[in-house]
Amino acid sequence: MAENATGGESLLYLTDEQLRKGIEAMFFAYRGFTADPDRILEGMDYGRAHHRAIHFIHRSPGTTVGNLLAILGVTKQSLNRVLRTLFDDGLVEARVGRKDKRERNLHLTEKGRALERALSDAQRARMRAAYRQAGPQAVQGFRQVLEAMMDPELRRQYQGLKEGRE
Amino acid sequence: MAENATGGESLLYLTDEQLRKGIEAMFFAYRGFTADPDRILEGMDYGRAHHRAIHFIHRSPGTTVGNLLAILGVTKQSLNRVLRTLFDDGLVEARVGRKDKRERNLHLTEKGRALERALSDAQRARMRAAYRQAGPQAVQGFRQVLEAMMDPELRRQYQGLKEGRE
DNA sequence: TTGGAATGTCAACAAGGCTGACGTAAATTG
DNA sequence: CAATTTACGTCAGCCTTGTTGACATTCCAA
Repeated sequence: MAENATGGESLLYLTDEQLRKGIEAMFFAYRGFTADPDRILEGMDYGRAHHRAIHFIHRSPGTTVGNLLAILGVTKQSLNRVLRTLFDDGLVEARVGRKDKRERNLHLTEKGRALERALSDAQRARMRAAYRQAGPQAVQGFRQVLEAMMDPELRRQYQGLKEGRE
Repeated sequence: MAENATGGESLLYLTDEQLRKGIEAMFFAYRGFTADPDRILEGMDYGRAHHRAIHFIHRSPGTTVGNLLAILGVTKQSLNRVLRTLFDDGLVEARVGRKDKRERNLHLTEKGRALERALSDAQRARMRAAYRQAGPQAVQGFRQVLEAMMDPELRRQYQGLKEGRE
């Protein structure tokens, strides 16, 4: 692999070794990424699945079950089990769709918002520390690489949400 | 939050909104990150847990069970279930430790290496495409942010491995 | 009015985590 | 040398969160 001089810009960052480091970085970082919410959830009757549901309902209030299914990429049976406990515990409420009455528009209750806040405060705190430490340039690169790593359909989901409410 | 002029360098990248985007980027990107190996594994009797074991055994040939436990962060019962199937299927072999006979040194067999190659080729291909698309600057930032996001102990694991065999 | 869409639900199952308890061989230490 | 600790394996049982398949309800739309 003698590609050191491919025009001027080094391609050393594309070696298998560098890629392997990137892979392991993703692995270890994701553990950190989920660690704080996991700690909060443990003990309560909830898990990561509940966190995800709560996050995206908070993110797009009034979203439908079908929407959530598309974003989370699980079966409706699986999601339903989670949603049911959230209804029962009064964290989420479902209002019958105004336009299409088959749909349920999902909203967090005050209690749900409280938990959401606790979870996302913890997760953001870690993210903020990492961002601050790495600096704005690095953050931009971080986002670029992650975006390029997504499946095209997921990227659309992400970008659809991305400009949500700035 | 009127912090636009905090000395000159903008802190806009630390807003809750930007952090939320980073969080969702991690979520969606991780799905992409695991998608290709998952596809290969499905159908075989293996899952993501087997992939992780295979990856780190390949990464550090001769590593011990205890080492693997520390890196993967699971219980020995859980790891053992996975290792047992890998032994039985002849993908991994355990040699009694030369120095300390209580330890088992884990190695991939030829068959194990073949699967490892298939899995990591797929994962690296996606990583390579993302890296190439984002460029070396972005990759550097990507790695910086991920590293800052890890738990300190995990970061040590990562860095310990990082310079492994350059 | 009829087909398809959006949703809920029951049942059964699998992967992959977990805890607790126990066993065995080998190293270490008093 | 005896006692303890370490490294590992294993049995049993539990939980979360994913899956498939089947079926019911409600309601929109052609």
